[in-house]
Amino acid sequence: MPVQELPKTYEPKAVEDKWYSLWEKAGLFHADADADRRPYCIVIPPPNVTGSLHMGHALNATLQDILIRWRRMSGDNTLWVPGTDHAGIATQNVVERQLAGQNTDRHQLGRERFIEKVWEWKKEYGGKIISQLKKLGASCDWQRERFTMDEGLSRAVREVFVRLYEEGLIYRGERLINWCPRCHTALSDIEVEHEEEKGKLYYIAYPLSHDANIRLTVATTRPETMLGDTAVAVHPLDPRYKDLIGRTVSLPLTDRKIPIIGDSILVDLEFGTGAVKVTPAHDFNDYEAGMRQSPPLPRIKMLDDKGGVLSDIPDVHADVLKQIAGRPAKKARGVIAEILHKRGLLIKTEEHNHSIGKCYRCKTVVEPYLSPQWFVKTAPLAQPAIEAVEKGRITFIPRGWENTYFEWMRNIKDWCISRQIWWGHRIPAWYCGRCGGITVSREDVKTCRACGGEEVRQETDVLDTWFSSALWPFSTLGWPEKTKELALYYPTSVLITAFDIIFFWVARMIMMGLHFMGEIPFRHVYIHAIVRDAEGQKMSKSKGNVIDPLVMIERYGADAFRFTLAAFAAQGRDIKLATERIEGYRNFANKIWNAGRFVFMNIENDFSPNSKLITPDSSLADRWMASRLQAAIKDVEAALAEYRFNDAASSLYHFIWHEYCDWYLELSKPALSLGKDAPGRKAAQTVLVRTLETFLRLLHPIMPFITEEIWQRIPEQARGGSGYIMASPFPVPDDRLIDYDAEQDMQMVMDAILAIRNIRGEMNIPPTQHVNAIIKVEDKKLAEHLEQNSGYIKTLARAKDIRIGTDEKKPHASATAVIKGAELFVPLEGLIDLAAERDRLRKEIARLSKDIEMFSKKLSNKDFLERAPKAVVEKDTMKLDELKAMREKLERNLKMLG
RNA sequence: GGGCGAUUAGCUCAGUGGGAGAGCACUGCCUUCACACGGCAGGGGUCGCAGGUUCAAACCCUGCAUCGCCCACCA
Repeated sequence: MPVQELPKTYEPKAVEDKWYSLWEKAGLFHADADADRRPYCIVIPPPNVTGSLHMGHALNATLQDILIRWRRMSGDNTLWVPGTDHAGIATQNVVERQLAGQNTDRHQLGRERFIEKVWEWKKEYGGKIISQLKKLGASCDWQRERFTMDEGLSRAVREVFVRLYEEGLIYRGERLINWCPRCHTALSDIEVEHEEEKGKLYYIAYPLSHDANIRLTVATTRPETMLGDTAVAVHPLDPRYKDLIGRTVSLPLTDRKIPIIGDSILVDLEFGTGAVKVTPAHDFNDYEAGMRQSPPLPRIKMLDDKGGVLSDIPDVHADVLKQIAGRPAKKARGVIAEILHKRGLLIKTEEHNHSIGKCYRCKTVVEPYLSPQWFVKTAPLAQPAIEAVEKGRITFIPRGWENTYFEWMRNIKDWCISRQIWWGHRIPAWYCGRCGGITVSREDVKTCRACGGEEVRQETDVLDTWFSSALWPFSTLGWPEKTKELALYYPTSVLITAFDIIFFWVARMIMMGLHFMGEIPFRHVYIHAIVRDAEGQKMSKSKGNVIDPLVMIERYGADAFRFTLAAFAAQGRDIKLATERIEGYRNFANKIWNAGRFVFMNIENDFSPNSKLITPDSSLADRWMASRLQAAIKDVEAALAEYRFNDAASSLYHFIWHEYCDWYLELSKPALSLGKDAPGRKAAQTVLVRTLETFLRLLHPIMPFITEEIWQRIPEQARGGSGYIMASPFPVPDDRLIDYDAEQDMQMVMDAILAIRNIRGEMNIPPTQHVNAIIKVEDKKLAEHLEQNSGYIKTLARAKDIRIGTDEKKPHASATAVIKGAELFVPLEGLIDLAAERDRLRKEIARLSKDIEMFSKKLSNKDFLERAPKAVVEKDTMKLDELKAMREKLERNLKMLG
């Protein structure tokens, strides 16, 4: 397309899909495990198959893609392993809802048929998030895409389970666990979210067995659970009650006599009445207290697995049971309170806030529930995992998260890994119907290992979803097979994730990786923020505040969206995303696009640049630009190496917009308008096109699409090849091009230009109106230098005539500016309103006086002069002199204006 | 109860001991031949509050306030 026909605004939609499919077809995402280059590997935190791309995924994937693209261009053998998680409970819930819509449920279908249904669902909808990642530009190796329930990973899961079992690190036992009555399954501790809720504290009288006139008052938030009480606890040192220890109370509404026990851990002397009802089957603290007694307290279950009151609780009066059997606990609470009230046993109630545990998947209130479950014994696994971080073999970025990690790991509890659902890795354990023995095996078994009996039935529970995710860094690379991928890419280079799954996932990967691979799973853990909306609210469908990444990509382009996320990555915890910000970076993309158009308009289609970026024909501006480019390369490289994504983004933004576009494109115009064969023109064209080409490569990791689109339009000779920018080398700074003299000289010219522009702006001189300028310089060398480059000043400051010399005089009625080593005058007569200018000067002088006073004070401080570093004192002294000089000049100015 | 983080311009946020910054928004001038998704210039801040350390504090220390998050068994 001829340059003239390139649209004036960049249109992302027209190019993004095109380049993505070309890259993919060219195999640029695929890693070659045989290649002999430094490996660099990231495994994606596998999104749930049920998920669709939200802001968190977008940020997460963008940061990974930036690193992967950067390392790939830098020559590493990069592998980014993608995949999805089967998300046990979440996925089962989704499919169950679907079934409900068809007026059926999983029990009608049966286990096998239901699992088939889930697989069908996965086949139809599970790929959604993958295609969305592609929209974002993610350069994952799709040929290596994995799923936590695919064949290889399932084998890894069984291998790990069996080995841990054989090592005694997995055990089965009846314990009090968190139970979601709605999902109908056990949950691990961290799958329970606690929320503060308003409730009531009920004071209930328990009559002593030997004398019903003496009543012990207990306080509870859950009076209904008294039906499962098997003791009342008091503090052993409590003078009010200590003599009662060993006696019994008659539990109201039942025929049960329960002991009064002493327990200093359970009972807080300050709280309530100092007497606590103990319900070991329905409360974690009570369970522990029960275990502390010898013999342990009996556990009486009073709720079923749906959270309803049992109809056959031992000892409970039939008339009471009749009123509450089968009703949910919360309903039963009111009924029991009412009955107690009628019988005069409810002393009082108080308002009371307490935290309630809820299922992290469905927000249903969880119940402590006594049931047989499988557990991982975590303490022996945690120890090496703690050491790996302590000794710095694994580093968290930012470092502060290591404390969070240590805190949890040092207090880790055994991990309940069994779930009473159907979708997931079924636990590879078989129970013998004859001898009751358990056979745990890698292969399905037909006979009991203990007695040889053939009545074996496999455990119906499946494993916690996070069990398989814990193996992700090595299972995706082929473990337990000894694959070349595993040998090459493990340990992976970095894990990019959000803080909310440090416990769920990061910690467990470290434990499993160390245990099964004998090596850390990743060297760095980069923890990024959680994305919230502009008000700082967590995005959720119910609040209607969800910003859909795909809508943003559609509206502003994937590049602008990615750049925004990179620019926001600095925040440790939260990102409050504002769409205006994305719009700003959409404008940035457009700016780049038009810089490209400008370059193409000013070079020939077959343009071939000078072999050296800088030649004797190069101008000051050329040398300045070449030098600044090296600085930009260094900045971006350093920022990426330290995961300072926002710094990389802002360096690029500033360099491209404010140095290349604002200054260099303007500075190059005079040279470009020289004759076709002028060497100065060719030199400028060379810098123009090669700087463009270089910063496109520098920007590619963050903005892959627009950089490829523009790069492909650069003449082949100027970009050194016909391939893809994605596969071209990342820029390397060339120290020989760093030219501090040029930077300093250019700064002088820029200062002069800025000074004149400033005067024009202040005086409201319209852009079409040319001005004259007189520059009085300190020495001849400066005069020469400025004279040589006065063309820049004329063009960029719209000056018609410039006089430069050591003995120039300030003309009557002119504005003054002070620049380093020179004074600059712009005659104002005939251009502006002189009276208004006088006012302005007076204001300016007042402001300067204030600053001067401040600096003088500082510089007359003896301590400061003695103890501050010399450079600081010098700098401040110079600053003060400058300020004073400026004030003097303004004062003279004012006089001259009359 | 323990811990972590935040508090800087109207908004969203960078900035960890020596000149208060960016983007957006705002004001003025300009459709000048890359770009009005633009150019040039400008206004705007007691860096949450109070102490302390220091020659020097947005930055270090102490306390407080407000907001947010995480962990924990207060019935």
